Amino acid sequence: MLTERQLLILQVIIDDFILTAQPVGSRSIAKKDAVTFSSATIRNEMADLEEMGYIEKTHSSSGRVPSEKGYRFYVDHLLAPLRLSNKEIMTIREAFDDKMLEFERVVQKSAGILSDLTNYTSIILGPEVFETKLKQLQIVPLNDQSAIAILVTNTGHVEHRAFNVPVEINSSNLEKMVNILNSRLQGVPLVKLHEKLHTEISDLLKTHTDQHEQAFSYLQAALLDDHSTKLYIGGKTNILMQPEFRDLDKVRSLYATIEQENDIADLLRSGEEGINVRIGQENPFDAMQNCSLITASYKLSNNQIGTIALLGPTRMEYNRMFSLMNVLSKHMTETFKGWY
Amino acid sequence: MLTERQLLILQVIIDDFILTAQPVGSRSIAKKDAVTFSSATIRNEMADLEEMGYIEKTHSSSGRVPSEKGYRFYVDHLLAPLRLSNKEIMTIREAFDDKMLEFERVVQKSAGILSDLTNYTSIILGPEVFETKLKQLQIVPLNDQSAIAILVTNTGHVEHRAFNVPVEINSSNLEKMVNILNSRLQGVPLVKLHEKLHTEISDLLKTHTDQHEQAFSYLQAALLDDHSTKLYIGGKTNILMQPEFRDLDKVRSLYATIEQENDIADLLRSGEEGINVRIGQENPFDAMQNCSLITASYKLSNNQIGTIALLGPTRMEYNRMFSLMNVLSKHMTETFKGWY
DNA sequence: TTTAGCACTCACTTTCTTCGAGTGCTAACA
DNA sequence: TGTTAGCACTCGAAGAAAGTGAGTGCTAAA
Repeated sequence: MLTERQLLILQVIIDDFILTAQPVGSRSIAKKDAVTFSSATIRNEMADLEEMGYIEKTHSSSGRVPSEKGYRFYVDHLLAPLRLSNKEIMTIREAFDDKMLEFERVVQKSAGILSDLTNYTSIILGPEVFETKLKQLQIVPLNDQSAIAILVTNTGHVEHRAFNVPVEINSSNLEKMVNILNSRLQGVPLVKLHEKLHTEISDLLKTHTDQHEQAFSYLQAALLDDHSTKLYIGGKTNILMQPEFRDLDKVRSLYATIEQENDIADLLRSGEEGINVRIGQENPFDAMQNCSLITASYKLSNNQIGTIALLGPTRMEYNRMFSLMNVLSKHMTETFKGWY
Repeated sequence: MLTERQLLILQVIIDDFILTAQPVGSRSIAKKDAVTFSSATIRNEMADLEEMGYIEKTHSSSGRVPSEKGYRFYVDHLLAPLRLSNKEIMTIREAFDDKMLEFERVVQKSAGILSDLTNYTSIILGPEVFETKLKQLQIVPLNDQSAIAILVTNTGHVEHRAFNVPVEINSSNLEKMVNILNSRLQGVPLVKLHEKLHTEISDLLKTHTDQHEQAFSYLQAALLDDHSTKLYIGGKTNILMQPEFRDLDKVRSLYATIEQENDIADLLRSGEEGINVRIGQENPFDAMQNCSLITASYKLSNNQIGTIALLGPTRMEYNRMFSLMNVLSKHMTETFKGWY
């Protein structure tokens, strides 16, 4: 168990290191007002803290640097919740002031705010799709050969896809088809669209339209694209600002990792409700060994859960980040409340 | 005027430097098969070429490096059109094989290909919007309070915007409105929508629907967003691969420049039809002083013109780039042919 | 238990050296 | 007259040597 004094010293070391990115020496700790004992005492305590694994030296005569265990302890026990500055609060409030009614917009904007306020990289994961249901299908003919299929979901999400209309299909046939599809598919979850199309609708279409084969396959191609959950990333280039990423190779491999959207999405999904932190090695990817990932969940009205995340070096301003993400996720949840 | 031999030497220097990014010395030039004279002769010729401003030294005893004037001359007079490799040709062809029918898709994909094949950053500018006309409006009610307005243009572009439906407006009113709007606005250029709404439609709506004011302002907000031309950027992180961007500050300022989308769009627009190159100082932005920007135009069926561009260091593989962009812009033009 | 004092360590910086690729110039050669 | 061999010279890059200072651990005294 750590003594009061050790806690204090650990706190000072981590706070200082987060601020300066420089190893912290005993003398500079002794200078703090809150610290009443001498540098020699601090050295002794630091030796103990190091033995317990909370801090490390970069070389034998260097100051101390928090270890991952140290950060973990800091996050779990030492975090003093920080009051956000007025400016920060205002920025967020203003952003949510102009009533946004589309999920994408809200999320885009949130990602932007988050990365701007933090100088880290923000990643936002939309909610799972399986609850999303088809609201309406529309087909807008552009000309003789092509038309646009538009799909609207109950969440207000719009997808569209242009497709070729084979000459054999006339517009009345097309209209019929859309009517049938709408009457039968409204309310069907997107993920089940494919199945449903195959089992039920196929027959129905056959009886009502000529050239069902063609029409069917074209529509299918147009509508069954991928409805996979999207990742919204903001401030990708903020990574370059961090001194721990002076090394271009590291930047490159981190970028490569981030570009594996599916893996990242899985990672974000794997957090529990509320705020989570993954520090260094706790992250599954090699390129993220020097990074921390903070995730927070937000809720949609149907109790589905999405995730916002911040990616930065392990030396992160955890307390400010916690407050920010808390406020932001609350704003998001609030915004989405009663939407569908 | 340059002699044959000087041309050869200049060519070798630039080709070599483009390949290796290292200053080129007289000995390494003398080793080339095409070069039959000694390094001393080459040194004399190089002194002349330097005097004329085509090449430079990085320091008093270094090999030579092409100057911007050198690159300009190279691009204007020495460029041997390169046959693309089969792999490159196949990559492009395959990408365009699966019939894409949406502008965005084609452009996205093109930007992706271009940056992947080149390791530079690709930027694609859509065509001007003033020819784009409204094809159809649709309103899909989501629930009592909100609905989605969908706007389809003759180019197959789809925009949508959710908006609040005030309780006073019932769905039959909404429907009426949409009908009126559609009948009067079809074929109207997007840029004139605003004006038209004000002058003609406003009155019409008044006579046909109650609560016209409300409805009107809501729809307006929903539909008249910004239809500005979008920029599609691919391979932004490729910049990090180039040895001339080892310096993070340069990268940062270049990124900052690229993020000024309007400026970049203007820059792309300013090129003439066909392929253009801007080398170093020929670019208007400070951060692009060490960069070259190659632009090429593609055509839409209505003879509107869009631009694809490649951003890289002045030490660019110009000949390969020219061939690639030629092929790509042709593919794009071909794809768009007869679309609307 | 705390602290002053001191020897020691080691990254960083600066200075100096060495090395070699490359130059320009000169003189001889075809 | 144009070309080339030869040679002294330049200068960056890489490495070695020396100095600096922030930091440590240990010891002994308060």
